[in-house]
Amino acid sequence: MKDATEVTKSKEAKPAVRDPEGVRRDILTVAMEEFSQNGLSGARIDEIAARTKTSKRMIYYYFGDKEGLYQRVLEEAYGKVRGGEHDLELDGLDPIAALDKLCRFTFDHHRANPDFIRMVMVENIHHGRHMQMSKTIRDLNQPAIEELEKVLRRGQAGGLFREGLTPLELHWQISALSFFNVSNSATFSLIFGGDLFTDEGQRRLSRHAADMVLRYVLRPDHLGSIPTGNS
Amino acid sequence: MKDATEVTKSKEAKPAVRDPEGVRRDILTVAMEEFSQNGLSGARIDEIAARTKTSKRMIYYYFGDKEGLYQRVLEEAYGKVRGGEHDLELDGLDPIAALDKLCRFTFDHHRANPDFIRMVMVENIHHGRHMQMSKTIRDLNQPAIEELEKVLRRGQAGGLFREGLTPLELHWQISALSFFNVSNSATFSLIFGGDLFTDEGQRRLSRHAADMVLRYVLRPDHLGSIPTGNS
DNA sequence: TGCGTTATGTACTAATTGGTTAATTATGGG
DNA sequence: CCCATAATTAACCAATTAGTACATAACGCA
Repeated sequence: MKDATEVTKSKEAKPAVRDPEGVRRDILTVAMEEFSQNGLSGARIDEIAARTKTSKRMIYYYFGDKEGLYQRVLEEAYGKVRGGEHDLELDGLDPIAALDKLCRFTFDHHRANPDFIRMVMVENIHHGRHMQMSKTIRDLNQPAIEELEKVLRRGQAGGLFREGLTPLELHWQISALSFFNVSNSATFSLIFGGDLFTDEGQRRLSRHAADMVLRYVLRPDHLGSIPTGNS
Repeated sequence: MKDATEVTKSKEAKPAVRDPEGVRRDILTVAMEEFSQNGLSGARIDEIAARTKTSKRMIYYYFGDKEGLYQRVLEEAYGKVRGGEHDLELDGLDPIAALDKLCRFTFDHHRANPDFIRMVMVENIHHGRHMQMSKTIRDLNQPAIEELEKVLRRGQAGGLFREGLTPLELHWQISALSFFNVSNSATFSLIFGGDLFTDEGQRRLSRHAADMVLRYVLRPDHLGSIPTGNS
């Protein structure tokens, strides 16, 4: 059972006896789990080291100190969930369908990446102190706004969407619904029961979140065009 | 400057030389700041003790251990923000105005209590592990749902609101918008700039959040009745 | 006024934990 | 084949930090 996960047999790329990049990735992967699970101060370097194929010394060799590792993990987290929006090819869809698709994608994508969500939660607890420098992260989120802006413009040009809407605020709203769903599921379900977090409940929430955004955006005379959600 | 905050002069209730309840409250207050600022594992008992008028020994005397203190602080946080909804006297308003008021209240209330928000964030990082027992917390949130349910029923009875809406889901949506606004302000403003978090930006968000909920709830033929928001 | 109980101050400890020192081995270029 | 450099190992350390032992002082009640 233990040998099943060994990479010994792979001779395709790495010599196995020394594999710096593999070690780096190994550390990052384990560290992401540890940090997202326990926070910055809750995470234990020894624990990370133990669950790695390598040793504690290597962590410091590659990442300097705990904060350095945390920062790289944070960047990694943002990087892992980037893009996606662009692959949706929203341009091919009518604005309503496009916005609907974008909302559902965002909702589901957040849901599929709880580790990322937790890293962002942790970082917010720290007032975003470790993000101030990394320009990388800033750049990664720009596409989301741009896609949204294009859809919005098209919808407004076609007389479907209301005027006076801004992409940033809309992104904020979509993010709020999608993020909260994951970030607060523990306390929310403890207080109100877990009905909203079953598969069926989540499907409903996803549909209704998109529904909410569309009803917010659409001109009243086009409310009839809202997708049913059973697609 | 230091004497200004002393309670020495008050002879109304407590003897000042020994004041168990005051000491308890002092500890809880400081601990709330420390925990909400640094999380459970990031918080330092010594730091809490130092910023208290009393000593570390007292913390253990009254709260047993770190987790015990954290748990009491968490309960305290929920208790401090409870109620409120009931004082809004929504029954006296028409359903649309009532829902609008409830949304804005929730939004502003969250915004006014960042320490509470942060405690909930921290607790979610810990998967709500420390909340499982305290029935108190569960009870505190029931009123919010009940108020919402009453408004919803009235709106539906009057043919203003759509059918098929549930109070719980609506509460989830309102909470999501209100909570995210505070919880993620650090990372969000670092990525997208602080425009949404100026006084003016927050007024707009509050208005638009309520707007969003109303547009979601209202039957299309009543969308004209949405409050302007300049009340 | 005496006395059990509650509250508090001082000093200490045991364990955890982030980080390091120094020696060793592989690697790849000349 | 040699050697500078990158990668890795193993043992070690100093500081932090949650938690305690013990003595003692105030309280309130009889």
